Amino acid sequence: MRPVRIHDSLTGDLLPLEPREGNKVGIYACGPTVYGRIHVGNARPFVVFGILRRFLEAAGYDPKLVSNLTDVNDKIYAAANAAGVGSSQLAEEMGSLYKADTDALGIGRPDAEPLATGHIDEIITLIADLIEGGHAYEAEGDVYFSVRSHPAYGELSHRDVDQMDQGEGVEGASLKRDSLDFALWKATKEGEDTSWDSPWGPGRPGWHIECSAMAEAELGVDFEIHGGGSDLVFPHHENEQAQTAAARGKPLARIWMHNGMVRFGEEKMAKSVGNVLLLHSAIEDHGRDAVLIWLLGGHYRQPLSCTDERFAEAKARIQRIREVARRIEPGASPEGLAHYRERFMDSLADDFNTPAALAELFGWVRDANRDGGTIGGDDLQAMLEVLALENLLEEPTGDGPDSAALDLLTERETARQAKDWAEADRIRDELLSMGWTVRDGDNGPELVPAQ
RNA sequence: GGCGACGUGGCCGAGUGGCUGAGGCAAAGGACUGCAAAUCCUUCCACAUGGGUUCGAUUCCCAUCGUCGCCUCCA
Repeated sequence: MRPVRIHDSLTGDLLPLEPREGNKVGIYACGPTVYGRIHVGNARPFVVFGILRRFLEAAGYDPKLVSNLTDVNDKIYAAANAAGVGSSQLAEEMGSLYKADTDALGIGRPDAEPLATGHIDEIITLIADLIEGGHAYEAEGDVYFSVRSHPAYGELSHRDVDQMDQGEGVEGASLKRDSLDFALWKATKEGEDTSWDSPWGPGRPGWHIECSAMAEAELGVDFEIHGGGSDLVFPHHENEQAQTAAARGKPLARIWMHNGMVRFGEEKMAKSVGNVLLLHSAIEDHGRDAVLIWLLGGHYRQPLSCTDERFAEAKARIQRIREVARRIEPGASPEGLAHYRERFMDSLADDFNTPAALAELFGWVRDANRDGGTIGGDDLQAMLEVLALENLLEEPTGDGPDSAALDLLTERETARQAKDWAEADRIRDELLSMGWTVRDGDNGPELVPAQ
């Protein structure tokens, strides 16, 4: 196993990845609430943790990536009511679209994708344990977590409980004993068409407790990496951490890993702001390769801008890899290039530095081009596989040149031999209008799809 | 207001207490080519501002300015 360090939001330090058992690494990455189609900002954690999983595998670990779907909460009720459909029906539809949209990224699926509604029993048990331990209380069918019963509260998001805004909303008398408390279980209210029986009456789980319960069910507690967007640090992850620590006496996870936000213009991309680029649109417009390399082109903790310029650049980078792929043959790569592959892995092992890893990959490409001729592709293949871009080495899909194009190419060669440059160039233009660029190499002319 | 992050060459984006300066995109020049394309080489050589620590700071500390995130649902 290659030593790996990852930045931990709780301590603020780079922490070594230390599996509880053998080489097993449990990763829980918060997935979406399924009430609409996801945008490229939502896709970032899917890609970050999906590629992290691939890297850990290549580094000798045995990762298990768990990414939940929140399929019951206020947003879903609101969206379903607005659309005039049942909330569970909407959640199911959007869950399917989420899977289709992320499938199109082509990086594989998480090892487990639990549904909140599939873990109601575990959630109820966890809440009951919290009540029994004095960390939660029931109030008219709701159950709340008692923040002040857990002194460590605030440790993850580095907030002082006593400095937290005490201003309570004015809408009605709260059932909370303390305004800091948050809901674990919510009694069924008007307009909610799904509910589950519980010791506290019919209702449904709060958002934060879902993740604590599902993570524990899939990975146990004190697992290796808990991830998600940086906007989840507070209150979502703070609450998860508090719930599990209070109920189990152990931290939920060893490393808290948070990705930065995707920005659209100068703002965070968010449905609530309305400045979103939907993932499926981005893939349709720019191709999954470009979307992927764009997402990997910045360090996961930094904000990432979403603009046409960035996608154009991403496409150019993809094209550069496609070009070198023409000269790749299966088999071992030259010894002299091995250090790029090694440093590629080192970069990822050092807080998952994908831009630095890409720099090594492109260093390999440059050197490979410099040598000329064909070159063994093992190194490049290995690096691209980690990034889920190994498809770039494959023959381009789609039809090759048809016989008309090949005939023109032959005609052009004849003209060239006769030094009839005007005719040769005319044919080249004609081929271009048919979608083919002519390249005259040492081994004769070649037709490649025009860009 | 509180907490946190960031400000690097035309653009994007890593990184490091000194031997100066990843990688990509773009541009210009050169090589190759009949001319191109692709590729290679070269050039354009930066670290927000002001202090401080240091033999030495872009890298550490403080302040200022600017930007962003969280503090409410949020990937």
